[in-house]
Amino acid sequence: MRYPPEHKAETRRRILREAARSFKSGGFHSSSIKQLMARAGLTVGGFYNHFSSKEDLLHSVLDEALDTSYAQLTEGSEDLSGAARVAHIGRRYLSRSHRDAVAEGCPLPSLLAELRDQPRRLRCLFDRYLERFTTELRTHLPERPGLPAQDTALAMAALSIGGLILSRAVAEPGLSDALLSACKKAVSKLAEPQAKPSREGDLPS
Amino acid sequence: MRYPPEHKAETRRRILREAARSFKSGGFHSSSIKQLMARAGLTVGGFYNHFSSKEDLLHSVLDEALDTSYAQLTEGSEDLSGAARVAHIGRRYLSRSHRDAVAEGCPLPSLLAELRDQPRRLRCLFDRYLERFTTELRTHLPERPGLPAQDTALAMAALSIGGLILSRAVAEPGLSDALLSACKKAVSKLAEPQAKPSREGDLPS
DNA sequence: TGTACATCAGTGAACGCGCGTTCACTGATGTAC
DNA sequence: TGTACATCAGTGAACGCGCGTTCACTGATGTAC
Repeated sequence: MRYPPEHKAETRRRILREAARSFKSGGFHSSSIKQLMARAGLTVGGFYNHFSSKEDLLHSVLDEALDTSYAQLTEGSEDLSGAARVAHIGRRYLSRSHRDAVAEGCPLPSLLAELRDQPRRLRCLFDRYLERFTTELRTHLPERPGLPAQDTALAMAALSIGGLILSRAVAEPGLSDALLSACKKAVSKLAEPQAKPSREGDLPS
Repeated sequence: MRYPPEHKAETRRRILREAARSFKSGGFHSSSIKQLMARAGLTVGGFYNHFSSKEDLLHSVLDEALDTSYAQLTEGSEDLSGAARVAHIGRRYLSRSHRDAVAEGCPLPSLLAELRDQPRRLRCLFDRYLERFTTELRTHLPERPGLPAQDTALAMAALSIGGLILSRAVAEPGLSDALLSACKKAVSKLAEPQAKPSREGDLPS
């Protein structure tokens, strides 16, 4: 069955899509190639026509999913800037729909802890993503004494990813919602223009 | 070999200790009972004298490790209160030594993502821990309009756990250190007494 | 004090199972003539 | 236009392996007499 030239590429895309869903849903180790190939309408053996190993698949999935997730994240905030833009991104990431759509959203909450034990090559992907994210975000964040915009951006990444992980792990729906809401407020607090402790005696600039 | 009555309890403690180390190092799914029993100086079969299943072990490990971690976390901050206490706890949690001592520290960065797929009984353990943590912490946090102390406490949990996960996943040591440092600053920022945006026109209370 | 016995923590082989990967094979298609 | 052939995406059985769990067994110890 020699298919037209674009056929293989389309199959690869289908495998990638199902792999991303599977990795996001159950993590890397708990996902099986056989199952994810079946979900893509294929059998195990064919997998190695497209990827050299399960790890190779993870690399491709991460590479693509981070791009996709980044695009989804910033979508609709093009016209905003400053604190409004940051708050918009935070609201999107820490939304209940993102929390509930485990298989569709950002791959990091599910994969980050497992990334720790992956080869350097894979972790570098995340480094680059994080640097891209903070570089973009910092231009919309205030420079504060003791808390530069770059640091605020890094902390916001930790706060958002951590918040999503926590909200998914918790058993009580009310606590889960409270976590999301609290993290969103904290994101806004960190993004708000120059503020100062009222007891320090500084004057507003 | 009928041992003295305290012998079994001591063996159980040894298994729990090695299980905690193993779960923290490699996560739940990637840890094997055979290996962790070997590290405790025992063989597989004996495991079921102490625990009814691997999941039962996870329950016991989490229950104990959360207590231990909480004690370690707050240790040394008894004499502090308010922002100083909160910052002290954050500095401890987000320290480089905690990041590097994967097998010894808080179990949450390694296990939280996997907790999502565990039975409710297990996730409730985390709920209770989180509630205990925030209840304790909120008494040392400022009440702010739009950001109650309880919300700040929840956000700080997300920020701290997320920050540790990120700092462990990243490939570049410099970026990892920058993450820890940024999150510590953000914790302090969130903990600092009543501050207000300078452009809102509010007066200090 | 000495001996027979019951207990039960711990052993290690065996169970069925699913994993990642390999490989000989299939057969629909594009190409060469 | 018709036919023989090469290609190669996809198949599915087989590989060795490690998993969680079970179970018949061992043997050091405390207890009963």
